[in-house]
Amino acid sequence: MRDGDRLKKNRRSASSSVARSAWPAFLTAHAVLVSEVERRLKEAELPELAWYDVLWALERAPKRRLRMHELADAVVVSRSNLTRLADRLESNGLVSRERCDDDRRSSFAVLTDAGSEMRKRMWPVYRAAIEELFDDHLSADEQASLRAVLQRLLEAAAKAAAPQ
Amino acid sequence: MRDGDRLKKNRRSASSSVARSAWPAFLTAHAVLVSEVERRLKEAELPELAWYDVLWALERAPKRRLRMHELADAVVVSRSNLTRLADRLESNGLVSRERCDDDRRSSFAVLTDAGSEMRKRMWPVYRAAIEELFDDHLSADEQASLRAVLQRLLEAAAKAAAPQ
DNA sequence: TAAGATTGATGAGTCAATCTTC
DNA sequence: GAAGATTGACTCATCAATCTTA
Repeated sequence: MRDGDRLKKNRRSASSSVARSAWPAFLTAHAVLVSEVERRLKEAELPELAWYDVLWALERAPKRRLRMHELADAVVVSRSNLTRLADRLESNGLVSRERCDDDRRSSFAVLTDAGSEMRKRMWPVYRAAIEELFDDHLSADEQASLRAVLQRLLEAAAKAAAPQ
Repeated sequence: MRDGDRLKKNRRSASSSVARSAWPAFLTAHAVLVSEVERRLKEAELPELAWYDVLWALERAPKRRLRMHELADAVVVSRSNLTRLADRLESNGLVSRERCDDDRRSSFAVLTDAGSEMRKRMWPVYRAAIEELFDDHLSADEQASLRAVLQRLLEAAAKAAAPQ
């Protein structure tokens, strides 16, 4: 059997003081959904999700470029990891680097046309997966309240992580 | 909740955009929350979250043991990755392996006393993080409906991933 | 001295191939 | 042949140290 066949079950069943917490379900749902999305991208011979994130962040940015640390924040990835990720994207021609004139310590990651094309090729597959695995099972109300809840958690975490 | 929210009911994100989808927030929230949990475990000089998952799965299991493939399903990890993970746990004395008599292809991962101790040391730190980052920001109702939603997604994904 | 980014070394994850047992 | 688990080779992630510019 290949390792691709996996992540299909949920055996979590909380049993103590977090018995009513949605946290275990949150972790499991994320793992299962993301791995299924990744499976579909791979099946379509497309790059992984992290690449999409970077390409999309650059696409939205002014002049299709971001400083490396801005990009790292945008895609929620560590600095050194992003350097390596950008290396791979660059060697595949999807991103290029440019010097930053006002602050020469910094460098820009710039989306290339090929990068933009790749994102457009990935999107239908990614969108279909999101719809089929996520959106189709939630009402508009549920989407809205889920977003609100997640947003709240995100803001709280930002405070908790950087108190000073 | 505002009254306007009640008017837009039952609208599945029918044809179009994922503009209202909670999916991006779902990905970001997971990344931020998990990395903060990992940061706290590391700060307390404790093993990473994946270790906790394995130790806890074994703790709950009959005779504190599971076959490798059962364990892989329980913690939502690929087979070969679990072999490596179990290797590390074993070399740290937290888990041991035993032959399985009824099916000698299979092997058990068994929780050691040291493993049980380690889980007990991790739990207060982990629990505090879950509470502070997650539970404290959700009402009981929100926890319940969040769990229900995530559970639904999980079941749908199981079907989508294994259609036959 | 600190911020921005990168690198080298090392640890962890993944895929395909393998071994054993059913 | 197929299931259960592991291994080898490779890719990717992470940490501390480094280089450059502010």
